[in-house]
Amino acid sequence: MSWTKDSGDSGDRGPRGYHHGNLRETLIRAALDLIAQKGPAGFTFADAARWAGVSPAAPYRHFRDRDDLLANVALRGFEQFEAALALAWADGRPDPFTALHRLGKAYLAFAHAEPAYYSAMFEAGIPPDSSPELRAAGDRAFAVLRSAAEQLCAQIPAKERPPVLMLALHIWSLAHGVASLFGRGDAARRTLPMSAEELLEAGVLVYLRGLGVPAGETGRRA
Amino acid sequence: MSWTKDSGDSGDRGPRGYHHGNLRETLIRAALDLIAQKGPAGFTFADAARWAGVSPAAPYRHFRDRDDLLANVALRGFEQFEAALALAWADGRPDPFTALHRLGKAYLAFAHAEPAYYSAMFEAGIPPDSSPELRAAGDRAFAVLRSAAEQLCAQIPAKERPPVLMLALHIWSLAHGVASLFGRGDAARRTLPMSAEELLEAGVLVYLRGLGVPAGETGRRA
DNA sequence: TGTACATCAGTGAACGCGCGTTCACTGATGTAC
DNA sequence: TGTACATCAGTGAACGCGCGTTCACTGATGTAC
Repeated sequence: MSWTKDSGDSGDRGPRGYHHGNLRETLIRAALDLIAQKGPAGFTFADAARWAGVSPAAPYRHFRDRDDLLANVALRGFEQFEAALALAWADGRPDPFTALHRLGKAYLAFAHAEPAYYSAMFEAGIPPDSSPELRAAGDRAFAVLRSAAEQLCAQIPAKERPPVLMLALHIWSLAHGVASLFGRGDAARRTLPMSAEELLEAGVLVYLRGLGVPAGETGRRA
Repeated sequence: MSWTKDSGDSGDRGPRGYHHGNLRETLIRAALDLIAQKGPAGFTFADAARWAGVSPAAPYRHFRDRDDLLANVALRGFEQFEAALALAWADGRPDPFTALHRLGKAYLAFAHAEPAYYSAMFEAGIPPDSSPELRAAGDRAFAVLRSAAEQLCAQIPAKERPPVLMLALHIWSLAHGVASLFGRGDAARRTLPMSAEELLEAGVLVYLRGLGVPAGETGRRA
């Protein structure tokens, strides 16, 4: 059967006969693929069905409508994003600065490698609290940044210590700004005389210095 | 004539008779209005015509297609953005710090007051160099940030002075990050325990301190 | 182990709708003389 | 100042198309006994 065909990565469409067996998954992949090709606006419910090799009515067994599908793509995106960030942060080992460095790179790598996820998460116009699950998944991803901010804060003498939340939001904003202006993997990327990674890395270093984070430890990455 | 009028948003459709007289303008306003309501994906060429009170064929006299119209909206957006930023920056008077403070507020104010422009400019998926005019307009807007960065750099002792471009890009990234995550005027905004202005302001201050900008002058805004 | 039945996850045909686009047209405006 | 003509900027009808959605249906799977 033809839906075995492949997008480069799966085998997860291995159905036999009448039942697809994994249509929900496949539709999410379809949406990703189509978003990557044409932007979040550029795919339709019918498109996704066609991509999955299934009748146009089939998706309704799994998603209420196009927005529901999109929201699920975003949800999935946040989960993967969280996993990638958590892996990179690794609880701040061996030290918070090395770990933060990895975290920043992981942030940009995700935006670059998965522009479809990234734009579903942040640019498709899905309100972050359109569903509790979506909101929760977004919060969990942010929690990784927040716990990084906590450990960083702990390096700063108590009396000069800034609010953790503020630090986390600044890092998120900077990373998001760099990612969405210069780091995306699609045509809307602006070009630069340096890499997005370098830009973000340098920005974070300056910012941390401004915060009074002991400079010594960060030296080795200069 | 009534269509001369601007953003208050209604009286500008006052054609008399057969010729509309200002259809190009009106279609751009229509697009803005519709984007504001339903996002950049949520409007159609026919919609815009209807909004303008004109037959569905009329827009073709002014724009090749929907994307052409969108690109013109973005172009217009960059022009207004540049004007707003330049006004706020005011050549760095009375001093670069005060002016930078105003610049940041103006950036966010624009994103908040004109989410439709902002998303056409940065999120609609129009490649920045889809036309030379668009690219040029974007560059002119960025030039304001860049000249702010220049004056800021001049405050720093020559031997520690960072590259101007880098400084400008950091400020842009941070501002864009804050604006698009927390500062937009529509439903996709994430809520915060502080204002977007405060967040950006604080971030820029920390960043400048990290750069070694003489701290004294910035004190009065703390 | 076999059979009956409920449920799940698809089909495929059909529909109404609005979109993008084209066409020949026409009313209004500007310009030459 | 008046008239003829060219050009501009709209009309409105028409078209083919693909989308979203619904419906009664049916093949496959799981479960009770």
